[in-house]
Amino acid sequence: MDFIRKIVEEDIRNNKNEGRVHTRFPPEPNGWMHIGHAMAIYLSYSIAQEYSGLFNLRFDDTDPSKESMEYVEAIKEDIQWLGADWEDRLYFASDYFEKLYDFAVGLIKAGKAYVCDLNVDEIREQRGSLTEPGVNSPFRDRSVEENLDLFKRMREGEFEDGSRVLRAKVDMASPNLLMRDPIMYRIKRVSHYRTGDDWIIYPSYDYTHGESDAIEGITHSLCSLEFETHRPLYDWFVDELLAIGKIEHKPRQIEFSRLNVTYTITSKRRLLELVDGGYVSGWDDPRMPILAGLRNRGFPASAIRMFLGKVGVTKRKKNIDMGLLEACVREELDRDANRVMAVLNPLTVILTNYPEGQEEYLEIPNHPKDESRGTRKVPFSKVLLIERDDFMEDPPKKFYRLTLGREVRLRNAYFIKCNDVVKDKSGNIVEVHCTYDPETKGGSAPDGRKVRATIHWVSKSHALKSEIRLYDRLFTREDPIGISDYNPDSLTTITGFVEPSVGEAEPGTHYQFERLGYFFTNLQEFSKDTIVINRTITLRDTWAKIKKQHLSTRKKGQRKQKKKN
RNA sequence: AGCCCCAUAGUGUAGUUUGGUUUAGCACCUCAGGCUCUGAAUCUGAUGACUCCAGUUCAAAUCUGGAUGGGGCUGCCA
Repeated sequence: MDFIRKIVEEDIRNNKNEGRVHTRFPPEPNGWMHIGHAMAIYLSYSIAQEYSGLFNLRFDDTDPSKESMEYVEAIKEDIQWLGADWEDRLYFASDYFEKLYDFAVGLIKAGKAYVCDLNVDEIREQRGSLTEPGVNSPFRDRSVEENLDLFKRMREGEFEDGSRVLRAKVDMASPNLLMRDPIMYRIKRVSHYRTGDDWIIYPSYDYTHGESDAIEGITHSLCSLEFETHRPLYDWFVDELLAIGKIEHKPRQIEFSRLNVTYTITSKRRLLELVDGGYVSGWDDPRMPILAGLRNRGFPASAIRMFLGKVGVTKRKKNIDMGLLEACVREELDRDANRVMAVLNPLTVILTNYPEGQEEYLEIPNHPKDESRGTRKVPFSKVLLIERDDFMEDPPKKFYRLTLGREVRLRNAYFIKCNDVVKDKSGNIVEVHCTYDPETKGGSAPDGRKVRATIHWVSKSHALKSEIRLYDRLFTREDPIGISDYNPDSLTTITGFVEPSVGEAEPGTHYQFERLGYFFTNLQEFSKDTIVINRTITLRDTWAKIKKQHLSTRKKGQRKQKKKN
């Protein structure tokens, strides 16, 4: 059990908050949710679930300059997709503006806040530094009446943007810079996407966040480590407001470390460069570490949840293997994806002893480990397509697949034996001629003879031509900086041939293309007539490893040879 | 430089609160092998860690102090 759950359990045991558990996720609607946010969302949601508590979604929309309703809708969709449910508790900090204003007035009356006429630069100068204390603002000791009057006039629009702010009167000598009379309100003549032009002063994050939590009765306010230094300020506001009776509940902020994944960046600025530079099709490109991107790629939400569960919750800096996320995706899809056959890089196979013009429909199980998923009919005929990689004229030692004179199995069909290779003028193999053994229908020989390999196939005349988008990792480096580490091979679009049953699928269907990987019918572009399919992820490929090892040992051998010479 | 946070195999994490029951557990990765109508899945096995120093104690990954290493903090962003 992680440290946050331990705190929650102890609070329940002590009957703190009357034993209630209430969490929230507080995004600012100014950008796309990424895999890191998924952790925050799912942690808060699942803790509420586990302890029979409640989970709120609250948009922290206190800076109108970059927020919009489009982001609100997109974020809601992402959270829903992830499986976190806020039920009817959708809130906006902007709904609390009037209340927050009233709280601020209370703080002024209590002598805990003042209007400061210093400009941005002056405030920065007077804040001091990491080692030196700040100096008090000359406006720090204004009378309550003057502060009240000025604050009211700030709201009414009497002053220019940036000319005055409301500050909390905390401690200009605090070693925590955030406690040096932080800004509570600034004047900003910008229309808000929800409150329009009702306000020209907007509350800051530090002032808004804990108060919104208190208003909603949040018990455990979970956030990432960068807010750790904000906690004393969070507590200060809550305590002062508690003292003057403006609120009656004290939430507790707890910080955990952010999620970083190898081969990935979540920096908005750097991701934007990829979008702007046309390296990806948009923020929701299937290669992006953005939730909408992962969804388009075909990563199941359940895999992301599993991943999050395995990663855990601590305060240590994390750097998690992309391989772990990929392993989760494979695990979920292995269980959930129906199997079909598709050929991505075709080579024509002619069954010389199969009757011309004949076709038959083979009944093939949709999932080898799950009979309840039923079967489908797959057409078989004289002319087939197999994967070009599955035939080698001059095979290396451990290559078990088709080659001249060798017998292999066509998956769920017949044994075939290769007798002949047909080449064009430049020596490229254009087709291979095989004979099939009618006795081996279904895939096994009555005489008990074995084959070493099984390869997949489609019937050439029945197969559906389709656009296949082969996605790979966005970056070439484990710790990418940005555009300079862009993987040019992260997307390859090819024409592939899929068995006819795929044409009947809905957009957003997961498949395993046997021996190739997990694929996903494109959510936006797939239809019966234009088949567009994303490769979500390849299968684990031990053969590729063997090949690599061979290559490297051969190179080493060559080097040794050279040395001898 | 001041303040705050963190420290277990390649990676992530359990164990630390309440010291012994741990030859430090699990997962991913890696390697070897078994099985196989997917070179997939699955199964078996292997390699591999308590940052350091000092103290307390019969006993320290666990408690104390210090050091070292890593991270955060000087927006009228969140």
